[in-house]
Order: sequence, then C-alpha cells, then structure tokens
Amino acid sequence: MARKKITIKDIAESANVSKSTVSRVLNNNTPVNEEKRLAVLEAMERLNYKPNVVARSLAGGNSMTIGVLTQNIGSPFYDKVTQGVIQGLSDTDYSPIFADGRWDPEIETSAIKTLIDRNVDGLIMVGGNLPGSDLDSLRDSKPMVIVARRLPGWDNKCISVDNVAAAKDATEYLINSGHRKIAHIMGIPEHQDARDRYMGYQAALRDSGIALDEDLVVKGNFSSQSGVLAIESLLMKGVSFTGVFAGNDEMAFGARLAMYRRGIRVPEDVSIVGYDDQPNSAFMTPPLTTVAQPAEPMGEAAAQALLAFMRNQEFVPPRLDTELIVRESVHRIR
Amino acid sequence: MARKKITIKDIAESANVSKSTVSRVLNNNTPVNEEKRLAVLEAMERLNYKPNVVARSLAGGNSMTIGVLTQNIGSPFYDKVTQGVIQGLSDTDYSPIFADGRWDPEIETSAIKTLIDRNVDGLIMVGGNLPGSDLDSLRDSKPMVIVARRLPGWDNKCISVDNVAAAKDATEYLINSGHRKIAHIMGIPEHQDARDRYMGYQAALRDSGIALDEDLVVKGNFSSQSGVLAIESLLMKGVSFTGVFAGNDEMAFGARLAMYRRGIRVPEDVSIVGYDDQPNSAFMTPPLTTVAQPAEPMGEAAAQALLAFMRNQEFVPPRLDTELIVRESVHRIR
DNA sequence: CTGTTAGCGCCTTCAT
DNA sequence: ATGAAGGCGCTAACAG
Repeated sequence: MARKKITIKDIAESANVSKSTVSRVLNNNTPVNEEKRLAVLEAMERLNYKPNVVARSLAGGNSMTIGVLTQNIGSPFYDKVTQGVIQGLSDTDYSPIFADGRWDPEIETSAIKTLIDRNVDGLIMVGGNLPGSDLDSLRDSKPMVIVARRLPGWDNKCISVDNVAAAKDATEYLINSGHRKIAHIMGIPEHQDARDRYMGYQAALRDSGIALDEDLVVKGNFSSQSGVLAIESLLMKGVSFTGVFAGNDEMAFGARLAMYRRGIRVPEDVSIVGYDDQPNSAFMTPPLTTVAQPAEPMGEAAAQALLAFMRNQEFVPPRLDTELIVRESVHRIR
Repeated sequence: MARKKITIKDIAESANVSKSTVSRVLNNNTPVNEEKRLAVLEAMERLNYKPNVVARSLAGGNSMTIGVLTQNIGSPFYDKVTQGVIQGLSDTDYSPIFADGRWDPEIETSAIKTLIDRNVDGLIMVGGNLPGSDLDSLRDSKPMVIVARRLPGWDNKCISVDNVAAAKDATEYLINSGHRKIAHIMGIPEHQDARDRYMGYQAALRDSGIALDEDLVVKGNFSSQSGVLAIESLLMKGVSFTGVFAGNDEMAFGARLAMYRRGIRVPEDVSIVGYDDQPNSAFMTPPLTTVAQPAEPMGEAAAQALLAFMRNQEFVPPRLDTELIVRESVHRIR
C-alpha cells in the first residue's frame, strides 16, 4: 500500500534525469539514451510507479477513454461482442465508457453525442441501426470502428463475419439432411445481418435447385416472441415444412416453443437450425443446431483495430470464422 | 459544433468575474453574490459551457465517474443488474466505468484497485466473492454500495432481495403441488445467495413436516453443466424424486437436459423450478417455473443509493420483491 | 538526445 | 464575498 503517491517527479529524481525524459520513456515515442532508459525503468519498477491517467489526459489532450456504443436489446450475441471489446481494451491504458443505443437510430445518435461530449478518444460501435450516411459525417472527426455490422464504404473499419456464407451452410445442412420444405424466420429486414442470412438461405436453395417459396419466409424481429408468431402464422396459413432456419437462436427458441404448444415434435416432425449459438442453445430440448459466431474475438479485434488505427499502425484482423454447431435439433429424413 | 473549447476562463471574462468565482458557482459550495451568480450562470448557458471533467478531476475535485465492479461470468442476472446501474446513472452527471471481477476474489481486488486508480468518486459492486473483511477496509475510503449480495455489517449499503423467502416460496409451490421428494441443486456454497436459497428450501420442508434428506441435495456451481451433473449424480445414486428446485435457471436448464437424455419426462415424471427467470426460461420445453428477481430495479436502486450517500442524503430503497413465475414445468401430483 | 519552460482546465488556500 | 496565485501530474514545444 503505497501511502504516498509517487509521481513522475519522484522517479525523475530517483533516476537522475528530468521529468521530460521520464515522460519520454513512458510514452516511448522519442529516442532516449539506453542507459537512462533502463535507469528510469528500474526506478519505476522499484518505486512501483503508476502513471496518473487523469493528469496524462489533461496534458495530452486525450482522455484515454474509448466510447463504446452498445445495443442492450436483442440477442445476447451483442453482449458478448461488448465483452470482447472490454477484453481487448483491458490490457491497454484505455478504459471503455459505454452508452446504450437500444437499436434505435435516434437514441444511438444521442448516445454518440454523449460519448463525444465525454471527450472519448475513439469510438467502437457494436451493431446498431444508424444509417450509414449519419456515420459518414462522424468518420473523420473521431477514429472509429464498427463491430458485428457491415457497412458499405467502411470495409476496412468493419469487423464482422460472412453472414451469407454461414447462413448458406446452415441451410445446406438441412438440405443435405433430406429437407426440401424449409422455412426461414427472418430478423429485422432493416438489419443487414438479417438480409445477409436470408440471402444465404436463398443461395443454398438455389444451388440445390430448390425453388424459393415466399410463403415459407416469415419476417420476425430477432425476439423469441417473434419466433412463436412466425410459426403460428406458418401453421395458420397451412404451409407445410419439415425444417426451419431461424435468423437467430432467440427466434429458434420461440419457434420451438410454438411447436411444443402445438404438439409438433422436434426434430421428429420438424427440424430447427438457429444462428448465434447462444449459451443456452446447447441446453434446449432438444439441443439446438446453430451457427456459432466468434463474438468475443470480434469484439477484441475491434478494440485492437481501433487502437492500431489511432496510432496509425497497420492492423491485420485475425481470421473470424463461423462454425455450424450440429446438435440434435435436426433430423435426417427420407 | 463549438469549434473552440470554451473554458472557465472564457465564461469568467464574459461574466466579468474571476475564474475562482466561476468555480464557486460551479461547485456551489461557497456563498456567492446572487447577481454574479446569475451572470455566471447566464454566461455558461450562452456560451454552452461544459466543465472539463478531466481537469476537474486532476485538480483534486471529483472525477464524475463511478466505478462499477461487474461479474461477467455466471448467470445473466448480474448483467441485468449492471444494466440497471447504468440506467440509474444515466440521468445524472456521473458516468459509470466498469471493471470485471469474474467472481474471483483476486481479480476483484485488482479490478477495484484499477477503479480507484481511475479516481472514481464512488463504487458499486455487483455481486462478487470478495470476503467482507477485504471490503471493510475500503468502506470509508470511498463511498460504496453492494448490489445483489448481502454482507454482514453492511446492511444499509446492500441492495438485495430476500433469497431465503423466495426460495421457500418456490419450494412450497412444489410441496403444495403434491411433491414430497424434492431435490435441490445448490449453487456455489461460498456464495451467500446459494446458501440462502438452500436455507429457504430447508425451511419449506421443515414447515411442511418433511424431513430433510441430504441425499437429495447436490452441490452445483450455478452453471448449466453443473445442473446436468447434478441430475446424473442423483440418478447414479439411485435416489428417487419427483421435483427439483434448482439454485438458478442455468442449473435448471442443465437438469432438464440431463432428463431429456435419460428419457425422463418433464413435468410428467419430474417437475422443475428454477431461480432468476432469465429471458429464455419462458421458452424452454416446457417453460420453466422460476423465481423472478427485480434485477434492473435493484441496479437502479443501487445507483440512487450511492448518489444519495455521496451527497449525504437520505435514501429509502424501493420495495424490491421477488415473484414466483408459474409455468408448465411443474406437475400437480396425487 | 535531453533539460527547461509553459501550460492543460480547474480547485483551493490566502489575503483582501 | 472575491481575486490572485499556486499547484494537481504530465506532455509538448523549444533550445541546446
């Protein structure tokens, strides 16, 4: 327990150099004589020196905080991405500060303003619905990256996975299991992810020579409840199907519940595939086949990308692959 | 878009007073001539002045941030509490900054240190495993409150619900449904919540004149996986039971999965009750009967309590009631 | 390469 | 009640 706060001055004296030199080795941005360097480092170590973030911030103009726009509504996937961001920032001098966009463009706008007012040094947007045009204006005022969302014209600043390919894989798995009448519960159509997954679904059908049946496609909103409704509406319309590919696990849960209520057996009567592999999916009855996205790695990559960007460094994002997790919710037929 | 940053100096000049005076009206802690007061306020308004949090913090004032120690592992319940905290702080001048304790005393300690280094004005601990003794030392160095955990000697600084009573209710529901052989899957025994719920379970049995059978009590760790194991171990030992009260929903999910694998029907053969009412519980097959805790209100209350505490104000916490959510996972027998 | 000199924006004695 | 002056801990020119 260091009773007295030791400052840059203390270590400067202790190492027989000026405060500036200490500052220099601290920021490691200006050549410093190797001997002094070591001396300083040694002193810092010995005195257990911890730079004062606040002072540093005041002097240097940056707040050492990076703003994170989160989306607290919707699938837990975004929570994990946010966790990844926190993780990616945890060993740096930066602290994240959060604001919740709730998937609402208006709220997002004001949340971003709050963040900027707080003088953040950079911005990470986790998902979000804000039109790209609104973001374009901000793009050069603050360093920023976007996770879990792909935006036209932002390619090098978006960290996300190939939703189309993953959805195609998932759908093909159903097809390969013998299913032909496959329904799709789509997420919010305004949402690029939802559209991408729908496209993947279509691509899979096309490649297998199965005609797209619009009646089998139902719009949801990524909530469990909408999954229930989707199945009810399908049943209501009397469309028949043996497989369902849901735009996310939440809707898959809802779908499964709806079937439970109707006495439709899963997977004997209908097979289900979800998307997101949220933690509970493995514990559903039956366990859900789903697409796993590397949520936390995505968040981490975003944090790293932003830091690199702020330092004008190059950053090569790690491979971010999705994986189809096969579990009992799919039945092989025929 | 204020191009140039306006500082205390600007408004001082604009209001024909000294910076000190401005500072005084800002902090509202020293008598100031009413006229000047107004003039200053007016200038601040007109110039759209926003105090620089960082400078203020450096100068020894407060950082306008409150540290939140979160627990990112474990049930989503704690996430919701954290959301509540964010919510409770959202309309104040304070911003939360987070650190993750991961339910690990060591990590918690260092996380708290990080927070304090950041010069937070107050601390909110969401859950946590840190021994009370460690906290006692901090208690008068920083204003702090604890949510979702009850600690001896901290009564007026803990925001939580009555776990014992809620667990008793839940167990009694099973008893009233005709169950006599009721198993309990306990959470981490080091965790007060786990112990409280176990106590509630015992109390219910006692009140109904049912002898406690130690064989029916299995230790878990709040994870789904441990729920699976718990049931397997029960089955292995050949203990028979018709009801299960799990220490949280996660473990209830695991229990349900284990039964699915064994071909045990729920609720026809065995009834299950969980705790936490996490979002997916309603979408289980069958939907899970569980205890709902007002997670977000708890977080909000904590934030408000802390603020009141920092201002030396009185704070009466709102009523924080749990509720047993009855769903299909319980079967009436006999 | 390195020490010196100024601040960053605000708070806080200390006189007045 | 209020101005002036001195710092909080650190960074950033500016001369050497």
